[in-house]
Amino acid sequence: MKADALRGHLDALILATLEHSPLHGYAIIEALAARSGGELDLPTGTVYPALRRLESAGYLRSDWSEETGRRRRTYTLSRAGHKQLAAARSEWTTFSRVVGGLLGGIPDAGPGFP
Amino acid sequence: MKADALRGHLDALILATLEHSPLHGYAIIEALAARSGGELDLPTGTVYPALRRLESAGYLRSDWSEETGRRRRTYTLSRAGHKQLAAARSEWTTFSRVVGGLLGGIPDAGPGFP
DNA sequence: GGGTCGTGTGTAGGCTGTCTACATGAAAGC
DNA sequence: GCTTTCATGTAGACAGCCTACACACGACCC
Repeated sequence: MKADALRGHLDALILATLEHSPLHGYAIIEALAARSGGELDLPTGTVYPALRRLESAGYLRSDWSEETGRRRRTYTLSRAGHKQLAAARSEWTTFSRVVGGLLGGIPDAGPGFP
Repeated sequence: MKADALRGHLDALILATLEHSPLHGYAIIEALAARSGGELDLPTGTVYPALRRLESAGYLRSDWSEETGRRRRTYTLSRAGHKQLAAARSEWTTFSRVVGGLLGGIPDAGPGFP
C-alpha cells in the first residue's frame, strides 16, 4: 500500500504508534510495518519530515540517546499529542463512515447478480 | 468534513456516484452532499478538474445537453470506469482495515511493561 | 429596467504533503 | 576490508485539493 493514499492520515498513525511507548524514527517505521501486517512500508523520507512537523506542532517531544553506541532520537507523545490523537481518531471514524457509506453504499437499485 | 482528507479517495467517490446513473457536475456535488448526510460539501474548483482528470483517464465519458436552456455536461461511467471503481473499492477495504486497525489499535503488545 | 440569487461550467495560482534520490556515519557480519 | 543493516536527515519534484475569480443564463422581486 502506498503512503500516498494516507494523505492527511499519516500523522494520526504516527501518534497512535507512540501512544503506548516512545520510539525512535526507524523503530516507528518498523512498528507500523509490523502492526499493519506488512501492508505499510513507509520510506524514511516520508517519516522523518513528518516527525519534525509533529514536533514543531507540539505533539511530540524528542530526546537524543546514545546508549547502544548509535545515536537515536526518541519521540514521546506530549499532552497535546494525546489530545490530537483523540481528535484524529474521531475524525477517522467520521471519515471512514462517510467514505465507506458512499462506496459500499446504497443497497443497489441496479441490475442484479444471479 | 474537508475534501482535503479525501486525497486519493475523491476519484472513487465520484465514480461511485455515477455508478447507477449519469449526472452532471453540479448534480454530483449535490448527490455527494445528500448521500453523505451533509458531511461532504465539495467546492466546484475541486470537482470539475477531477471530472476532467477522470475523463482523460478514460473512466468517464461526457455529453453536452441543453434541454432546460442550460448547458450541462453529463458524465457517464465507462467500462474502464466500472473496473476502476471495483479496484478502488478493494483498495478502500484494505486501506480502512489497515488504518482502522492501527488507530483503533492493538491492545498493547509492547515489550516491557513492569 | 435593474438587482440579486440559484444554477451551471470552468481556469489560475497557491499550498501541503508525499514521493524519489541522495548524503552521511557507525555497528555488525562476512 | 567490504557489504549489509541500523539510523538520521535534506533537496527537489509532483499530485491533488484549496481559494478566488470569471462567465453565463433563468427566475424572482422591486
